[in-house]
Amino acid sequence: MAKISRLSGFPELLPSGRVIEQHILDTAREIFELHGFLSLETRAVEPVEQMQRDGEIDKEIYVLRRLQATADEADLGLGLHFDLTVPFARYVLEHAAALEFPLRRYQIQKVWRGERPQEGRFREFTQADIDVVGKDSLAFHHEVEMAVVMSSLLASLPIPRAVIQVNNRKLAEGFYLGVGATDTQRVLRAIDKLDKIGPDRVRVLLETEAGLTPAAAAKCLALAAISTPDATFVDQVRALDVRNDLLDQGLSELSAVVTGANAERPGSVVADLRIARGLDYYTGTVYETQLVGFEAAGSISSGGRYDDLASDAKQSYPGVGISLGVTRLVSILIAKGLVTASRAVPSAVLVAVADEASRAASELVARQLRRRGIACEVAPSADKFGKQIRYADRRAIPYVWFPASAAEGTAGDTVKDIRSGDQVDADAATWQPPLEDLKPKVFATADTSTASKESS
RNA sequence: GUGCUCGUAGUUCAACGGUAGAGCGCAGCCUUGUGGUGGCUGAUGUUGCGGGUUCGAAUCCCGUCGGGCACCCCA
Repeated sequence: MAKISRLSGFPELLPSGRVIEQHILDTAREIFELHGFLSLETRAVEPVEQMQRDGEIDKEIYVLRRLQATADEADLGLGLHFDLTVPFARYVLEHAAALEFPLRRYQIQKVWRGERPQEGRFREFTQADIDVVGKDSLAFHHEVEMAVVMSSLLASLPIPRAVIQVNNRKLAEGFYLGVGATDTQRVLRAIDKLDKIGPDRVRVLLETEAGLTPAAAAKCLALAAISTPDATFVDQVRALDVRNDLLDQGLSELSAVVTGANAERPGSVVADLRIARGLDYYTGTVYETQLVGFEAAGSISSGGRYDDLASDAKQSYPGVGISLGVTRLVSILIAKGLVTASRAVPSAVLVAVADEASRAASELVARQLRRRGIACEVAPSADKFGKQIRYADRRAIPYVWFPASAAEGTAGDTVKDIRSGDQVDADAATWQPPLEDLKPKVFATADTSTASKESS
């Protein structure tokens, strides 16, 4: 396990890890904006009752309280938000008059959940959400779009292949109703445990807690076993011989998402009828995402369609969204050694200092480089050049700049590529490093098949 | 919140109840103002914390705090 936290569940990255995280954040912003999503941020704090959409999640909310609160203000009724979707729904309702619909927004913020942390699960973590919210109605094609945008983002990152698994609440609920279930939420929660406890124990749950007949339970398990990379799941579901209008609607929606998304981004999406999602406000398409080869780490991106999350008496704002678990993804990449950063500092150049008397000359070089967008720093002390080179080497700064020195008798400046050892004459007004050296590069570690061995 | 497990140098880990050590890293020197490899030398610990048993505790016991894992739930 990578050592990334001292306070359990509140991760703090080392500089090399932060470079990786920042690359993901930058890429997310770029891809989201490329698809026309505007940026929003909501406050970190929400009224607790606003967030209580799901009974199970209540106990995970961190409550806000002043240290020296008096008795009458002891309970402010405020808590740190545990996701970005619910606060966004609140924001939409509050500012609806000033917003244009359909509203396409992305939101990258920290969220807090009071769970017991373990690998890939934190108490403080960053989510990168996109949502599209309509007024009164929201066109179905946005449910395809969410998968396409997220797939596009994941494909832009130096990470193992990711597959978005899609299911549909209407399909599942319609099917459950069709086999005689009365509490579809119970069935859903039982099915959600398939990965964890296996079909046999799920069958018991279905028959006892959800009250299904053995035949109905068997059909629900058969449904959950269906997974296809295309729309052929429809025939497999039909073969189970369950009739229900909601089911039919779900089938056509899910096949539209799978075929639509895969038409744009082949292989990005699979229909997986086992995907349930715990949150109960989803009403249509639901998404989960696994990193191929690292399925045990859990979903790195999830979301779904919701119709009633942002609604008041007069108006409803149905939406669909998907969220990238940035912190989880980064923790997997670091723990498994899947991604490497070329350097942890922004500097492309270290400007050496011959002696303290000539520091100004080195600062001038740095200014000239910075004026042209070349990140650089000046050596902290006028040590022997060997030490200054080592300073750069330790930080993987690729170039060391030696200003002309009267003491040395050198006529002009030189710059040394400390990886190759090549040292050439250079002019701070014109010298340019290769593009790939300008900024820290984040790239997939070459041999990812052996990387998993370094996981601990 | 429940259960299990682990806490020794910066780090990874040793040490039967009997003097706290090694690798890596770090610092210095060989190296003459240009590093990396190599050689030599050196520094660093309230053994998480508090109590108990014992002639003697890193080691055994109790408590506590912290880490990890599983349950729960989820990005």
